[in-house]
Amino acid sequence: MDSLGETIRKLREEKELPLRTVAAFLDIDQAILSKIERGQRNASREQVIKLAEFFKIKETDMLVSWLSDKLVYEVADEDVALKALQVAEEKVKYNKTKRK
Amino acid sequence: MDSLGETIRKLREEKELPLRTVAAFLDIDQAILSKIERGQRNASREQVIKLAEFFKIKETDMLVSWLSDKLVYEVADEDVALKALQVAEEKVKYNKTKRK
DNA sequence: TTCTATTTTGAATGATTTTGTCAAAAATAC
DNA sequence: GTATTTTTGACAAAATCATTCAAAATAGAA
Repeated sequence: MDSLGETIRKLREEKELPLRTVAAFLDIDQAILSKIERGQRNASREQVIKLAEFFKIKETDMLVSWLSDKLVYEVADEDVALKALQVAEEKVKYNKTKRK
Repeated sequence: MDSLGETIRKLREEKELPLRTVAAFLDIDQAILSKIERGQRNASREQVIKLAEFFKIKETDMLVSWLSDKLVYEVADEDVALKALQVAEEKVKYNKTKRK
């Protein structure tokens, strides 16, 4: 149940790379990457895609991890978090059938 | 599968009230309420709570409707929308058990 | 149709949030 | 100890979001 940040930190440490190297590939300051890894900042969609490329992870897997993190953040400290997620699922399913 | 906006519009029209009346209760411009009802703007948490009070709807029900709308908006036009919602659910459940 | 009330729209403004840069401090490795 | 890496926070720029306001559009009544 890792967040995107935890995932990429593990990947980076496995390869024993400094923040600098990955940050350079993403074309961002290493401070930002540090914050992303530790969940203090959100990665952008483009950054997620580049991270998938860099670490050779399936792009959709990365995107799911990233999007779900954002959703968790959005419902954090709401009592109705779970219920809202379930209703949102229903709505998305419903919209899919509705859309011609 | 109504959005919050559709719900409160129906409630308001049932009672045959103008935007003005409800907007006054919420202490906002009627233009904003019009946009909220039509999904062009997001209501704030406080506005949702006042709406529940005004229409005598259970507050948590209103909050679920509102939060789930926001979630749907967040994942809109992502292919991985459903998957992300499901993973987010897992994460929320997991965090619940983890938190002492 | 005209008159009136209501609703919607969009431009302008302000506030808030996000995003990134930078340098110094802290931590870690050597 | 020094060197390297990581973290932190202050700051600025950019983007996003909320709100106000007035005019335009719509709907309903007479």
